[in-house]
Amino acid sequence: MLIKPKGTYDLYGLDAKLYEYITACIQDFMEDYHYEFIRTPIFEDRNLYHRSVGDASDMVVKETYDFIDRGGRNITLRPEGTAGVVRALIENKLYGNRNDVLKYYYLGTMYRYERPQAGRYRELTQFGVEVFNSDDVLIDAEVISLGYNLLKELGLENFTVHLNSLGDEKTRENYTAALKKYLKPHLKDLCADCQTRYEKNPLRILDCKVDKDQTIMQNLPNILDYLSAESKSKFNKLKELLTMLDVDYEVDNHLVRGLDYYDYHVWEYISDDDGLALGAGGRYNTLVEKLDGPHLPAIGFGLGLDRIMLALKKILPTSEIPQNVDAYIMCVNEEEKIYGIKLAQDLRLNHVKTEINSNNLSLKSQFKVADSLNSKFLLILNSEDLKKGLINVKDNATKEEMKIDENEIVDFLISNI
RNA sequence: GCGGAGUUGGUGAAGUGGUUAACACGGUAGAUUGUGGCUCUAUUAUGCGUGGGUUCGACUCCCACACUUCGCCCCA
Repeated sequence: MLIKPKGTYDLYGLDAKLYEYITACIQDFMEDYHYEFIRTPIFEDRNLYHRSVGDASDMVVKETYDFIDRGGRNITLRPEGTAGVVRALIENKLYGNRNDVLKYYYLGTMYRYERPQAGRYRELTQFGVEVFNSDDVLIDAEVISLGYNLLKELGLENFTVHLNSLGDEKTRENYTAALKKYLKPHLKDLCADCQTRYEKNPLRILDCKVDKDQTIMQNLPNILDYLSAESKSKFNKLKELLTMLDVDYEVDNHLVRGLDYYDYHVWEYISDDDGLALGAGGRYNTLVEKLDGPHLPAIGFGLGLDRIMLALKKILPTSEIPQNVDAYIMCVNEEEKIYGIKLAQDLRLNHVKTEINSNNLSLKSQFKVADSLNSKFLLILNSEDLKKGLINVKDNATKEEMKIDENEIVDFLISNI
């Protein structure tokens, strides 16, 4: 038997309904915030990710789906959304009017070659927001609260925004140096992973789960002490704004992000139940330049839709989402069926949600199907009545039966559903 | 890439080295000769993740692989 590739999933039934609900909700929500939808390719030139996400990140080094196409091009299936949007911004010169603050959102699948777990797939679905051309802290507050409010709007309650500031490049250099200096004498007490991180990516030692309870870790230098006066005042302003916007946040000076391009404010939406990140983001004021664009400050975040679905399923009532139609057309012989399929089309084109027997079922079975669909009306076709231009209609709530003229059936149903 | 647990019909699942793989839900047909939802009856896995091996005989024991799941790494 053929089976789906590891780490992928099929969406159907209740899960598909949930997905439809989430995407519809997102579209409405983003319209109110006046963000534009942007769609970029699912595969891009491999270099895009090496230059944006960074060669130090495992995501690029060993988790991408890479292939060489028939024309010899080095292609990578996108592992995240930001790089593609930035590339599109630069290539299409969307920044043409330098006064515009550009606000985009995307929704689509990403690909990472990693070990699947619950809510974590090789083909994952992400929603994300990117805003360009404003370094105003008001935008930071808008973007962070947007994600917060969207998660609330979707029905999630138990999550918190974890917030930190990484400052500019200089700040991080200074801080990294201080961190290494502090840790050097304690190196042998850290876990094996952290000893590697010490050389490769020292900042990531901050969110190590193994060593976090050690006293060395409690007394680490605080990155917030290394911020410039300007960064510090921006961070304070941001916190004030978030409080005013009723965003439930907490400062977490151990929060660092795995992707190279982040600077200044970074944050994660963390589920209180399992500590999993539902989404995360940050400012990236230098990425556009690094990818050969103009100097354009930017900020954005991504939400993991798979994890959101998982969290939503836990809190949503487990009862089945009821199927329902307005009318079910019952027919047995050939003449009734042919009449039925035309009637079904007329009703459907008039927005009457209609289903029809199309499977040689006995009349008894058709009643069962109509019940399982919670059909409001049963249209029980029979050849004798059809000859007189009449349709036998049964109101499935009152069980009342009536004969309606075929010329009036559409109007009758429209006014009674 | 590393470690733990699992994989039996459409679904939830029980089970034993030896002829017909329990039970329940769901499906189909009939009792009800074109008006159902209750009840009753019949029927519903030539197969127990895939491929090897041990054995007279394996769904049951052994090995490998695949997939699922939990954790690590990493990340949303």
